[in-house]
Amino acid sequence: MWVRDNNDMPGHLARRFQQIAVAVFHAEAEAAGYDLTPVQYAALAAISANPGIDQVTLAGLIAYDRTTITGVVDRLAQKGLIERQASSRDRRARELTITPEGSKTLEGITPAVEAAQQSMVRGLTAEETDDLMRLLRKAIAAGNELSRAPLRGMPMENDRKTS
Amino acid sequence: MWVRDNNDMPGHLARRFQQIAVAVFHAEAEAAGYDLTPVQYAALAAISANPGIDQVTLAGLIAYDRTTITGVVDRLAQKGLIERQASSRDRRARELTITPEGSKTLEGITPAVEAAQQSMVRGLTAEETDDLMRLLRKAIAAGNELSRAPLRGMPMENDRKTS
DNA sequence: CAACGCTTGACAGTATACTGATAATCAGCA
DNA sequence: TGCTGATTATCAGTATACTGTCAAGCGTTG
Repeated sequence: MWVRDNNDMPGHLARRFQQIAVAVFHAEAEAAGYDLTPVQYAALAAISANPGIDQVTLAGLIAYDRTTITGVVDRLAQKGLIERQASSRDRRARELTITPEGSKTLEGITPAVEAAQQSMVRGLTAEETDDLMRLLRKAIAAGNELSRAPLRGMPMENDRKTS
Repeated sequence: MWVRDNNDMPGHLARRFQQIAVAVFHAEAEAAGYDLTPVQYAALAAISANPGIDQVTLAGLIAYDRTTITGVVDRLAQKGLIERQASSRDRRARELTITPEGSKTLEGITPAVEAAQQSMVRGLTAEETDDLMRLLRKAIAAGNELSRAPLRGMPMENDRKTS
């Protein structure tokens, strides 16, 4: 029976590339003296850029599942990097804000994150890296709605007030 | 503080693309009436192509961690798709073989797997898909040793005997 | 042969991801 | 106002992945 070789399967290559990306991130972060996962870093950065954001909106910004974000936020809060407090406007929602220590961590780990992004494409030229990112963005855009955790932009401020 | 946009981060794009790839696989497999994960499929196919393979070699063939493969093999065996029996030559090793039902499943699910591979790059032309796979292969080759579960080829038969 | 290092498989513990369900709450509408 | 449907956060359960550790078995070497 004929089967496509693993190396011709986009799915296998996707898994493999992600596997390496995570390993590289961990290595760089640890070398810099930080104990943050790639997932936690993305969440922390998004909270820093959007103070008071609720969990569902945060999940949409970085394309996490809403059940996954619960654990990620838990761990960030436990490390003292963020704070979670009930919203006054909507008692269901928790407003997330970064703490001073969170800001310090975010700033300190940024060079390591940058190094990781470059390390995971070490085999490619700058031009090839641009091509790869362009193709990935295009494929992802076409498949965005296929996963349970699609990427969502920030809702317009006007929408919140008006609607 | 400046931070790279998510869409410029290879790591974020890698995670996102893999997320979509897994979702597409599940959707196609379920639509075809099968309950196999992408990881289980790859393991089953590799066992089918290499009867009597041990778990460590199998893990190397598909780039899984050796602790991850334990659970995958457990679930495949529990579903009756493979068999695990002690090796006569090396009592540490378990020889893995596919069962008739496993072969039937593998054959039956193949069209769905093929459909999934095409669906996850639905936004790209055939040429772009080739480019994407080429770039991924190149990046992966350069980073292969960076993860705990690098890809390993089958050991040469001669090596086993001679060594 | 006996001691050593290495390999194979497995386990505990942690961290994503997802499915499906639920309580609490909100918002629109009869 | 009271009902209904949607939304927010959470939980239970399953499946990757990885860290670190361990017992059993293998092979080489002194």
